[in-house]
Amino acid sequence: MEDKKNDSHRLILERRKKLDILKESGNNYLNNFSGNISCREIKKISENENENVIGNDSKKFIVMGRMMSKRIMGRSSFANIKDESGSIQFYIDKKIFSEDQFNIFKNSDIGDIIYVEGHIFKTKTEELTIFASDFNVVTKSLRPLPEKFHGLSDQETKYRKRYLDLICNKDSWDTFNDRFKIIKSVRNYFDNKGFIEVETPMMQKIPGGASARPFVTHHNTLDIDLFMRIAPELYLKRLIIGGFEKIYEINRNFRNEGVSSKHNPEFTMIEFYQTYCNYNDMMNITEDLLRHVVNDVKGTYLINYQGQDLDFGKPFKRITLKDSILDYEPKLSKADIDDSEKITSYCKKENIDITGYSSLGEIQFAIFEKTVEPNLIEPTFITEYPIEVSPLARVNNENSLIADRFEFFIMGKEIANGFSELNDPDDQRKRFENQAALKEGGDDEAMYFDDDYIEALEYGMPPTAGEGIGIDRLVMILTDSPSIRDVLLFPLMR
RNA sequence: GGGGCGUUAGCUCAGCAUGGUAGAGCACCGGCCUUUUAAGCCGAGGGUCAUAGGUUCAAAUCCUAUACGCCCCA
Repeated sequence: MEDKKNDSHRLILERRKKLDILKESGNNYLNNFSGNISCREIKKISENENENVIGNDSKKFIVMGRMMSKRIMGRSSFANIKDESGSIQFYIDKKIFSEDQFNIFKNSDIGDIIYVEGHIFKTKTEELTIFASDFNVVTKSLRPLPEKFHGLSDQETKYRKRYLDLICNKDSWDTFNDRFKIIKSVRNYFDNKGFIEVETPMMQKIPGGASARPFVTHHNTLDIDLFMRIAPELYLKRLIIGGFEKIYEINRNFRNEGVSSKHNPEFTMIEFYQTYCNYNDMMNITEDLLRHVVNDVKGTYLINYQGQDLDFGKPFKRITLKDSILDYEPKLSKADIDDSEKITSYCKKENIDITGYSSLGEIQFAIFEKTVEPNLIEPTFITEYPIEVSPLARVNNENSLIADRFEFFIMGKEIANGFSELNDPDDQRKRFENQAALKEGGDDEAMYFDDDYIEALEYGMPPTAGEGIGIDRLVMILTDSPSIRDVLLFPLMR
């Protein structure tokens, strides 16, 4: 840390000297300038012939932004200014500047926040350029930016100093721009369908709604431990009991688990619930929603992710969990899958870890995760999940071993999970008891028993279906990002 | 948890197999330059080679450990 400061000392000192010069003339950290147009708007206006701005020195513009390049050639100088909308070149003619004015430009550095005033012209090479009649440095940049051509490419620095990544790398800028467009598009979709956006607690006394290890925190004056939520699910369903019929929440969840290119301890999910619906309706909504978002943000249904073409225009595949295993594992027959001896020995042979799993459903799910999940490339719904791995989902009417539930995959990544909600309080109580027993047995991802939630269910929850969609993973797919860290502005770093 | 790769100037990277006084481009500083755009030309400065040990007459380079990161596997 100390060394790093010394290394750049010389470059920083150089810039500090220039800041001192600005200060002497009263020009330090100015706050009385503002622009009257963006770089993009200048280009747009210039294309409109009726505006007659090119070469018209009576039409002056003021642009504020960061200086990104500088080319001094004796009397003539060119430089670029960048704002949120884009960048534009400006030209400075030493002869029309006073000596003081020109010195300010000469002493300016790439990275400085500047003010440029002037009219528009085109250079020999037809580049739209501001002919500067005035220039000032409003905020001195004391540290040199990464190199202009290669930019910032060190992954670690990109994640730790995202502001530099955003300044230097257009791709990163576009990715985050897309991220926020995607979230807005998702919101619009649900708002337009009459859903209400709600908020539920981030800090919970009993963490619920998912199988995961929570983070623990502490409230000082109450002197109680609280958990950061792993899911909002149980609170959202309390709201359904309270009378809301269509709700959604887009917010952060926190799971105390490993960090990888698919996992960050805090991540963003949307959960949505609609009464008098079942899991089939949720699949239809998912398909419609994703088609809407993809087209809204990308302007097409065809996406390429890491070299793989994905078509969101086609109907999404729907297949049961057992059938998917048969599809991808020729070594297992239909009869084998329901034969606990046969699949147990299969798991041993294939190195699938099933320690602690006692039920057929858990083992089937483990096989699915290992042999099928990575192969689900095109958007695919998997249905008919074992009841044992679905403690909050309604049991199927025809088959008490499976839940009215689905998960949704793209490129081998789990994107969404939805089901008809379990609204039978007695059944839910049994499921919680099973989970609590697993927890006793050492499964620290098993759910806590939530008595208060059972009580809420006892007042009667209308038949409801709900779903959660992992926003970060969806953004990864739509922005062609290989790592979740590429779609989180500030991913967790050690 | 296991394996592989990486860490050299502010940034992007060479140098390391075969040990012998630390390199380039950009940026920065000085000079020249009236339409440049990775501007150009001339000159100058800039380094605890991630950290700590070890081997050696001699280590950026070989060995060991640690830290941080990236990828793959569980």
